[in-house]
Amino acid sequence: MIQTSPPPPKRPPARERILAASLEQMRRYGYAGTGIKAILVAAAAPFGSLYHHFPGGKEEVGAETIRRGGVAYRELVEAFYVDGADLGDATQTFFDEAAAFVESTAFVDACPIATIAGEIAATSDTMRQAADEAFESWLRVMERQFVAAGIDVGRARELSVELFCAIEGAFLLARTSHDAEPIRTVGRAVARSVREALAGARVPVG
Amino acid sequence: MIQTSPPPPKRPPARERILAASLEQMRRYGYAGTGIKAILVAAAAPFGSLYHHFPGGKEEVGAETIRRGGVAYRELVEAFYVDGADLGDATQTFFDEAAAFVESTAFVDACPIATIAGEIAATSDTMRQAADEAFESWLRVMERQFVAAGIDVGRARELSVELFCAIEGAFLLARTSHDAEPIRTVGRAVARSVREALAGARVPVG
DNA sequence: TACGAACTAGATTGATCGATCTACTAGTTA
DNA sequence: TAACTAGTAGATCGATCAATCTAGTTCGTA
Repeated sequence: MIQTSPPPPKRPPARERILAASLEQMRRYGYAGTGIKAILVAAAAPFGSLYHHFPGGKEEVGAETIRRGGVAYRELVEAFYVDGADLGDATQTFFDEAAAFVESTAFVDACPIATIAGEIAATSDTMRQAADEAFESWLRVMERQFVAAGIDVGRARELSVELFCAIEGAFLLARTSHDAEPIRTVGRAVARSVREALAGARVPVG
Repeated sequence: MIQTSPPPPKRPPARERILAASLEQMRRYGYAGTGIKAILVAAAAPFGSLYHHFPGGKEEVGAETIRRGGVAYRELVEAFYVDGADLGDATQTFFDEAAAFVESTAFVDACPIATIAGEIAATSDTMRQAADEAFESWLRVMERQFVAAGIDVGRARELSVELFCAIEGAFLLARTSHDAEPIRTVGRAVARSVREALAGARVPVG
């Protein structure tokens, strides 16, 4: 028997492993608090591979890490804000599950990229832009659903911004206070705002 | 003429200078991204002084830095939320002036301790607790004024949490997007919530 | 099969890191 | 004035840092 196709790889390629490890490290310890060596140890990858795949060095790894984390969270947001969903309930559920998640990680993990973003906002324009784009992509997901539900474009944007700011602020407070209640608190407030906006929209579709 | 009291010091003592420099450095570059040497250069202070005044080392400097930044911002919050102030207007003004401030620093500075707090939340319990206490002190300022205006204690707490989360989330978004509008957006939303809570409270005093 | 490109591997480099250390200065008190 | 304490000054230390480098392996193509 001749094996004509190679067996599936036992593990992801080094580049993927590096990014996954980088995200785990940087979300908790920040950009400057994460060393290249720690990433490589976690990724089981060599120094040469990192600089081969990311010739821009640590900053390039950081920017890709932000993009990767941003895409993952956008997909999470999309899982709550599905087409046709009750947006008030979706919002409530989103915050309640965020609270449960933060608790389940013993208040270590919350937003995958906020810690990095806050840290590099003043020092790396490459990474700042990656974070800006990631956040914007989340806002767009929510905004699109609000508009589809009949809320006017301006109000949809405002709601999305309010929701984003609420969750990010609550993550910070939950992580420092070791209490997930602030996330639930702002979740109720935002869900109420969403429901009010929907009621004011008077959706003409059934 | 005998001078019986010493002349006022030309500059603050080293300990003060170190903390002031530390706050400036850490608020922008984060804890791990700020080196001891950079603090000392900015403070015009020697290595020996730092470890003399802060035998716990960098972590102790970080914790004191958080406390110092926390007190300064609490005083700023108190300047807006004065006794007897119209709390809806105070809230609106607070956010609008926060937006103007962030703009005036070219989106470099926002909250003095959020960047540090997010970074060390998972790695230093000493500093996490300092941040927790700082944030709690801000919440208390707002909560006290809401209660004094007749809002029930539970709702006052919620409002304070909503306000805190809104401003912190908006700071993050403003710094990454280089746009202060999100601060104004959430300011309008929170001011509206405050006004609604006040209207619902039906303050019996004139 | 040979060659080139892509990728892996990990040692090495000069710089920076936080902390320790020795020595000195200044201020206070008996 | 001498002794002590508080504080300043900055060199030094071992460890870690990001990046470079050399060498080897793997893969794809002609």
